[in-house]
Order: sequence, then C-alpha cells, then structure tokens
Amino acid sequence: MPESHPSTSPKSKLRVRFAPSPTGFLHVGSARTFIFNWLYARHNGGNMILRLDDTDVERNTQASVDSIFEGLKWLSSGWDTPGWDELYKQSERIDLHRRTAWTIFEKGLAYRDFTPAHTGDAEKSGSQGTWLFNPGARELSRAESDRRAAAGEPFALRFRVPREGGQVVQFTDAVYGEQVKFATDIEDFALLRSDGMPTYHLASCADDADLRISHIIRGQDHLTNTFKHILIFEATGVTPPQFAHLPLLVAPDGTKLSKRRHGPVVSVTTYRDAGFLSEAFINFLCLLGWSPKDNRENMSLPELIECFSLEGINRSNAVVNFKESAAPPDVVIPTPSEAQGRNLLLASEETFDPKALWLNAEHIRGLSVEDLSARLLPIVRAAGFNVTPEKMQQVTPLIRERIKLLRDVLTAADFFFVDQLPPYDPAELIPQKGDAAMAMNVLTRAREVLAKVEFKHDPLDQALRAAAQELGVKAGQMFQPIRVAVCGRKNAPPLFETLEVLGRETTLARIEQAAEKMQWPAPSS
RNA sequence: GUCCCCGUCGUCUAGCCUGGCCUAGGACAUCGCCCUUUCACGGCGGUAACACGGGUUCAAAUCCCGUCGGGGACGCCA
Repeated sequence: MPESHPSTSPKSKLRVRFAPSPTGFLHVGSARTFIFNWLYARHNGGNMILRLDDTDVERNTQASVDSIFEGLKWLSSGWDTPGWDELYKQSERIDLHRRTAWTIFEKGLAYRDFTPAHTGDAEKSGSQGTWLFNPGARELSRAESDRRAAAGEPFALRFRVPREGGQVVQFTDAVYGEQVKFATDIEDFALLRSDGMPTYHLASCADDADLRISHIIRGQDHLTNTFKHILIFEATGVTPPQFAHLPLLVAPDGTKLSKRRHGPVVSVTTYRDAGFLSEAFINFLCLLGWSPKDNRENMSLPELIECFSLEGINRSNAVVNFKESAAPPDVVIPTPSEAQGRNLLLASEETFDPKALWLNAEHIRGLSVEDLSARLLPIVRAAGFNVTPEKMQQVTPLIRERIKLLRDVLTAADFFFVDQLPPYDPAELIPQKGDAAMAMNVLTRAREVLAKVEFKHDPLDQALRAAAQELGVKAGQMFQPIRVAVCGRKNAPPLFETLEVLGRETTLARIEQAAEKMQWPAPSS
C-alpha cells in the first residue's frame, strides 16, 4: 500500500469521489470507476463522495442525471451501505471555483487571454498541431490586461505554465507509478471561460481540494490531464491527492467505449433490463482491469470489499467482449429515454460478453430458491403472466440451472404459466428411433397411468418407467412424447418435477391435445 | 504532428518489481468424452499465448536498448 500521504494519516479519513458529468447515460466504464472507488472506500473505512460535474450547461440534461442515478441505484441495490456518503453538484459551487481561479491569477500564475474563442469544434479532431499558448496574450502587461478587462472586453483566464528552465511536473500514480513530464509540453490550459464559467480542470481541482478528497481514482484517459491538475493544486498551495488511474475499458475493436459508437451495450441499464444480477455485473466489471491474484472469479460483494486493493489493478486496457453488430454503426442513440426502448430489442444473449453471462449464471445458481423466485416474479408478471408467488417458488428450482439471465425465465418456464400451449410441430412428439405409432401408444398409455398415479416425483418415476417396460420402449422413448406434450418442446426441465408442478389436470389436458394433434396434424404443415 | 500509456492463449487474467520452482497457471469461449429421460448443471480431457529484434547473464515472460503494433491526451468538453 502506498502510504505516507498526509491525507491518509489516521486523523483524516480516506475520501474518494465519483464525478460523472451528466451528458449521457451511465456507461459501463463509469460504472466500473464508481465501483472501484466505492470498494476502495469501504475496504479502508473511508467515505465516498458523489459529485455531479455539471459545469457544461450546453450539454447537460436532466434526462442524463436521471439515467445516472437510475444506474447507480441499480448497482447499489443489494448493498447494505449507501452507494455514496455525500452528494454535491458542481454547478452550485461556482463561486468557489472562481475564487480559486482569481487566487491563482493574483499570484501571477494565470493571465487573461483576450483572443476570441475558436469557433466551431471542427478542429478538435486529429489535426491539432502543437498549440501551447498565444504569446501576445501571455506576455500582456498586467496594467494593459486590467485596462482591457475594465473596458469590458471578454477574456478567458489561462494558467501560466512555466516555460523556462526545463521545469518538470511529476507525481506518483498508484497504478502507473512515477509520472514525469516537461512543463514545456503542457499547453496554457483555460481556467475560466470568457463567460466566466469554470472549466473542468479548475472546477474539478477546486472541488477536490475543498472536499478534501484524498484519493482520485479515475480512468486513464485523465492520466495526462493530471499534470495540469498538479499544477493547479500547487498554485493554490494544496498538497495534491493520491492518484490512481484505471486502465480503459475498450470495445472489441480496441477503441475506448463510447455511447455514440457502441450503443446500448455500453449502458448500465441495458444489463439491468436484460436480467443481470447487479452483484454479478459488479463482479464482472471488477475482473476487468483488476485481479485478486488468487484465481478467484466468482466473488460476492463482501469478498470484493475484503480483498480490493490498488495493487491489484493492471495497466493495460481491457476488452469488453460484446458483439459489435448489436447496433448499426451509423445509428446515433440520441437520448437515454429513447435508447431505453431499443435496449430490449438489441440486447440478446449473443450481445453480451460471454464471461459476464457465465458469471451471471453462476450468481443465479448461488441464490436461494426464495431469493431467486422473488427476483423472477416481477419479470414474469411484467410479461403479462398471472403467477402467484407460490407457483413461482415451485418453478424456480426447475429452471435455476437453466437460465443465464433473469429474463430467460420467460423462455425457460413459459409453459408453466400459460393456459394454452403455443403451437408446436407434432413431429416433435415422435421419440428417438420411434415412429408416430409409438408416440401414439406412449401418449395413450401415459394418459391411463397419469390418471391414477399420485403426482409426486417418485410415484411418477416408477409408474412411467413401468409403463415403458410394458410397452417395450426405452425410458427415453416414453418420456419424450410426454415432455413435448406438456412443455411444447423437447428441451425442458426434468419430466417428473415438471409434471408435479403442472398437476394432473393440466398434464392430462395437454396429453389429450397432443394425441389429437397426432391424429389430425395441422393442415398448414 | 507533439506528449503520455500499454503489449502473456480468441477474451479476462496469474507470473514480471525481488531472473532459475514456467515443458507459462487459472477462468470464459470452443472441441471431445463421461454423467443422463431431453436441455442444463456437474466431472474429465484437448486445441490455444510470453509482439519482434538485439543485448546483459551459466540462465530472461521476467532486467536494458531498439523496432513494430495498439490506445489515450492535446477545447473557452468533461
């Protein structure tokens, strides 16, 4: 553990923060950052601060704020401690940011730049060149600067990055180690925009200092920004916090996950709606870029809190192995609410990282029947089935080993819930190495047997096996026609348990229908 | 373009700091076999990786240099 930092002394509690900007839905990369921060705080008995970095009025939306809270709420739904201990909005702290900026200015470490802002954002891509500062603005005398400001000329406030003497900016990252950069490679970044609003760098550092954040755990895309942040902290006389940068989560194409390019698969709510258990999703995310180093993979939240440490974090980017084809590449998902409607359509099992699916299935199998049943019930009901909790509890053990996503209950157990089986091909009723006559015999005999036998696993087992013997067919040949008759398909849970749950009445009715189907096959087929 | 970061099976990773125990371990996926009334679960086994090239060393996945490849940051966005 990297220690000896002032803010980690026993006196002051460890404080971390998660600071999303509400410009879109909560995506999986942000979710992982949130989880790592939370885990680190809980592991060390520290506090977690949630701060909405909403200084970009142009791009912030309430829908986005709602979506982020929705995602965080789901992630933390099973936790016995809150997802955060304190909550702030940057937009309410702008006075502090401005004061900080002017303090830096008064020290001569920032200057006014009256150069008009670049119009349009066309030049943001690639062809940037190496702009470092506008000499005329940087060298403007204080008197001249004051005069023009007093005259009402708009300006941005820029940090005066030291440009002489081969000065170096450095810090130690808990993940990436010693980081050093020549100040001459850092541009004179803006602190205040010409409308007086703070920039991200300024607001973030001013708040981190004010909120006494001890550790900043965030994505590696901020690694090079950190040099600027060190400069700000030093200019305001604050000891910088400890930094830990996380390797990026990338798409199978190797690029940074993006809402716009990769669509709903990167949205947290897509996983929720598809039937992921939040604890399984968290488990999956933790394994991306972090390892307990003891080959454990299926881990509960308490276990994760127990062994989480910054030392276990990797330095190389991790691929979230979802299927690229999920969304047409040129389709833009404009708003969270609009994306919402498409999630269910786009998110099939094929969409997700197979390991996430496996972990989810593992966690599902680890749930008690009561717990799993309670989670399944609302899904089944939302799909329009009128099912009692008692019935759900009976069905749950039969499908627990057979579903990977909670929503799979709808396809795995549908025949327990419907009154009328959907149409199926009567040919399915014919057993392996058998013919229609055999199927007919089996169904006829089954009807007789099942009319009398007690509907419990063992009696059903004995009676049906005995019947198979009498008919001179194999057990499997006996069971398949019955299975298809009652389930409407070949792949289904074990037969005796299934019949027990279905009950005599439904079973006999469906066998009756199957027999009719065999006699008068549907005209269309 | 400039600066920064990264590079172990298809994917997530262990091992790297403190060279030898590495004929490189685990997991997912995949293939095969077993269990079995179907499916699934479970069990067993197979295929599969140290980016490349130079050093240093008795010995290199591990240390050094270079090359190549990938990613990120460079905005009055965050």
